[in-house]
Amino acid sequence: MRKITLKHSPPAGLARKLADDLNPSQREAASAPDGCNLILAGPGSGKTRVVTYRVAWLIGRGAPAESILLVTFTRRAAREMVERLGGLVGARAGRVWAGTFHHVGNRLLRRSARELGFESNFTILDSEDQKDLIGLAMTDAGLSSKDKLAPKPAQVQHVLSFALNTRRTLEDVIAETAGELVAWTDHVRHAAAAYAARKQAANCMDYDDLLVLWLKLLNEHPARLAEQGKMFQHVLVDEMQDTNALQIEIVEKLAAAGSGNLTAVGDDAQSIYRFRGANYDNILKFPDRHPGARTFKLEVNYRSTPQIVALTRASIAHNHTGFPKELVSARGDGPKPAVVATADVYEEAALVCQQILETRDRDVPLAEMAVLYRNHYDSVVLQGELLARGIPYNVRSGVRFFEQAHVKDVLAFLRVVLNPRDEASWRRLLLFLPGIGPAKAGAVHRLLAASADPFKALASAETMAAVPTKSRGPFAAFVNDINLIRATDPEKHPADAIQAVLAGGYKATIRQRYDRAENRIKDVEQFAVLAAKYDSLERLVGELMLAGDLYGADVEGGDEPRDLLVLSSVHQAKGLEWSSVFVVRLVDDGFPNRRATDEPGGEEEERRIFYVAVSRAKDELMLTYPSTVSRGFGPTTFSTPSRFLTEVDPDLFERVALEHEFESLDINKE
DNA sequence: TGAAGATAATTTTTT
DNA sequence: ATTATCTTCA
Repeated sequence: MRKITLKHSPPAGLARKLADDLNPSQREAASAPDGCNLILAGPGSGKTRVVTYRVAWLIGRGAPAESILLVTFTRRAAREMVERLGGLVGARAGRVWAGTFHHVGNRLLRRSARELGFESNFTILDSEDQKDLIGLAMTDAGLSSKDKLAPKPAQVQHVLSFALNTRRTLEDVIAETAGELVAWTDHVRHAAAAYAARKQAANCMDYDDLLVLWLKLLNEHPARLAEQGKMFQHVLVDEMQDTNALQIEIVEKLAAAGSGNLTAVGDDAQSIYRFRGANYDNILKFPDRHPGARTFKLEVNYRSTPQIVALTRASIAHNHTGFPKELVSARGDGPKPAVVATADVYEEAALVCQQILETRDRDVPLAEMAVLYRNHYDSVVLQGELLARGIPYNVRSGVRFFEQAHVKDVLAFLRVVLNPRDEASWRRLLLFLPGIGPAKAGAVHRLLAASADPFKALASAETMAAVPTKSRGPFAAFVNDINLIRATDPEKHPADAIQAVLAGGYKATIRQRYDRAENRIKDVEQFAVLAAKYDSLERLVGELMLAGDLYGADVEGGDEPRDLLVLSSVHQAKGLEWSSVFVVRLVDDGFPNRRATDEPGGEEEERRIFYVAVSRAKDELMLTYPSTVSRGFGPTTFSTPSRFLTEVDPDLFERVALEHEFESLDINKE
């Protein structure tokens, strides 16, 4: 038989970029041969660049883009890498499977939901929905919420999730992390079973399910394992230090079932998600688990000045675990990190604001500055001061966009339309109606769940009979609203569906139940604008539930991007960099966090968080702490400067003393 | 019995 | 500022 060979040429200019844009150790890592590879990348060492170029290199060698699985830690990181990849390989970049574990799990599970007892239109529960359903499941399992000694839903939620993510037994986890629950272990196990049953009945998955069920699919359905192994010829995992037992089992299983190509990238010193089950050993022991794995180290820091790098090195040297590294700055000298003590949190806020304004006067845009803190509430005083001074900012911690009550309400409307079995969402909506509380909402939902066509059941006389007389008018209006939303062809036009929600009774609900009602209505309108970019409601809702890095101001309206100061928890700042960084509230018990230092290994974890914080700065770094702190309603007490400041050589800092100057008050002027 | 309103208590980090 | 808990009312 005659043969014709189709020739494929690598993307234009790729070879040159691979040669020119990378330093020798980056190039070696990016072009590592097949098999298992570990890339240890210190902060600012061009990790994102190496990962993107490695993917480009694989494509350049002939791997189809869709055969590459690139698991990142946040959606933002995935977007950034795909965008940069686009510059190297063009449109092919979009075909790479890039996303978080949860995203990829979500996409894959949609195809195989049936095999796991779910429908493909399952909805995703956020942790608040999860907590509500666990509360109901606990009642199913005979754990009365009236019993004061009984565990609380939040606690049960935590142990269940932690056990799943660490692949340990419930007994183990309870014994180790929640001693007070030991006597309740059997009850908790029953509640877990009841919770699983409720999720299945409601056709809902929680965050953990997206991983647990993915792994279950691989373990119990050999055809799927073979299929996915073949599908993903190259598996790359970014931020390996923050993966947990469940996640690493998934990728190792995939790689083993396929071609065995697994590249792990990360920095053990930046492992900061232990509370979520992340296991530091996944990166530390990678070479042991994969004999023959090659290890690459990227130790040149292109981000920060030598003065900032010196501090990061000195700090992390107090940790006794981790790979030894020699981080070196490739940049010219800058100022030493400054340390300032203030009288209290208000003076700290004033200082930071004044410094920010002075830095802006030196032509540094606000968006090139960030204030980082350990705990979200450490930002509230500062926010007040920023507002008072008219400094625009974006907060990247605390309540996410889709977790705000009014956005969740709108999502509940959309989710109900998408998946009429979604119990959590029905309950949320029904509780808005006057005269309907938890009990009546449960009764109505039971009627819907029992019906083959929940929408028909909703409008039935039988359901109306379950509603108290005085609620019948509002209930009929609600049913009408739902029908109007359904009539917009919501699956294809999500924005229209949101407009339909606003056109119905929901606006009145906002005004009646929430403060700042008009702001919230604007938010919802903005949500509709965001939704207009989607041509599938299922995708919109799915992605939103997994958009952990989306905050209020990110959604804020469209003209041109505004120059905003960034306020962020250290955790949310991972992977980012700014010219000028302020780390505030550096007091013992705050940063390091008290609860963390009480646990074994907690101090080292907190020190890694500090390491992440200071290594975000490119040029200037200011570290501040208030000398007195008042805790909530408690008394004001003297605070101890963070051990992370006092344990390192003071020569690495510039100590700054605060002076006060009062502008003369001339009452004759003005 | 269940809903609604008033009062008191409490914050680690997040997919 | 939000959420659990207690009290009152239908």
